[in-house]
Amino acid sequence: MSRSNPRVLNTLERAGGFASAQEVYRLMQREGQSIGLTTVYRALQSLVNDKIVDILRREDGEAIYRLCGDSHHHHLVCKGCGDTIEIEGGAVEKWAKSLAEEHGFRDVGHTAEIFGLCSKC
Amino acid sequence: MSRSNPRVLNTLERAGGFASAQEVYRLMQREGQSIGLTTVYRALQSLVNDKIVDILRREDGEAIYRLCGDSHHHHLVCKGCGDTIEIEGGAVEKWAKSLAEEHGFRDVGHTAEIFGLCSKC
DNA sequence: TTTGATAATGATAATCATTTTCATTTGTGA
DNA sequence: TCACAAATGAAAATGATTATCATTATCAAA
Repeated sequence: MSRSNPRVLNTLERAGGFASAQEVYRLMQREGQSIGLTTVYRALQSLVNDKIVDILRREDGEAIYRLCGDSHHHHLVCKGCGDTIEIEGGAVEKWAKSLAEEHGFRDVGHTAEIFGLCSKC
Repeated sequence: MSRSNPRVLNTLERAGGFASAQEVYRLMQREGQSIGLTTVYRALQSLVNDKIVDILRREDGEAIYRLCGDSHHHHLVCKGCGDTIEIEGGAVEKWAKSLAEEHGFRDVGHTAEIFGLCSKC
């Protein structure tokens, strides 16, 4: 029962591999594709199950879906102006991996974001 | 206009310094304290502004408030059974600090969570 | 003490993402 | 063609959060 609707996956790809369910839905609507919001949610959930996309959270709690295989990176976010800088997370990758192993976890992912005030704010 | 209601702060402390707004509210209700949900949200928001608490997100997107000054730690969460292990994040602290400095950020915080399947799941 | 301005409170309604329900449609094999 | 399971999507339900707005508490000045 793979509900990984290819049109949804395709839209997520074209959205830069990083979008919320609502955004994917609105984008497909705008393009004239006929699809229901429910199906978008189901397709994304299915893609998550199949480990084709990751799920993260925006600051306001909205879920955003990230295509796996996208170059994995983290964010440095300014609490003042909202500016976001993509950063590498080498140290974090190693940290997450070694700790997970240490506790016998498998199939491991992680999130890591840094926030503060940028020099302008 | 400090709305940092001391009863809310006190309740958050007694909840282990780590709870959602709804939980703080329910706890106060159960204890017979008379308070409105709105006030709980406002008080927590105010505490965030005053940098007395941090705000993070549960996996389901619900906001949880963490008392600053609590011994800072991270979580290793099992996606299967929800089990959570508190872990040290030395490597992450350094990573966050050095990257923030590098980009001229100040007043810096961070989140980092690891999730996977524990040995039982 | 009375008055008045201002801030705090909380019940209620509105918002918004997400999930559930359920009837309908589609695909597929017999 | 028929039957049946899977997929779809409209509409309603859910649940956290936020906005409204009338009421109440505070407190300084008259």
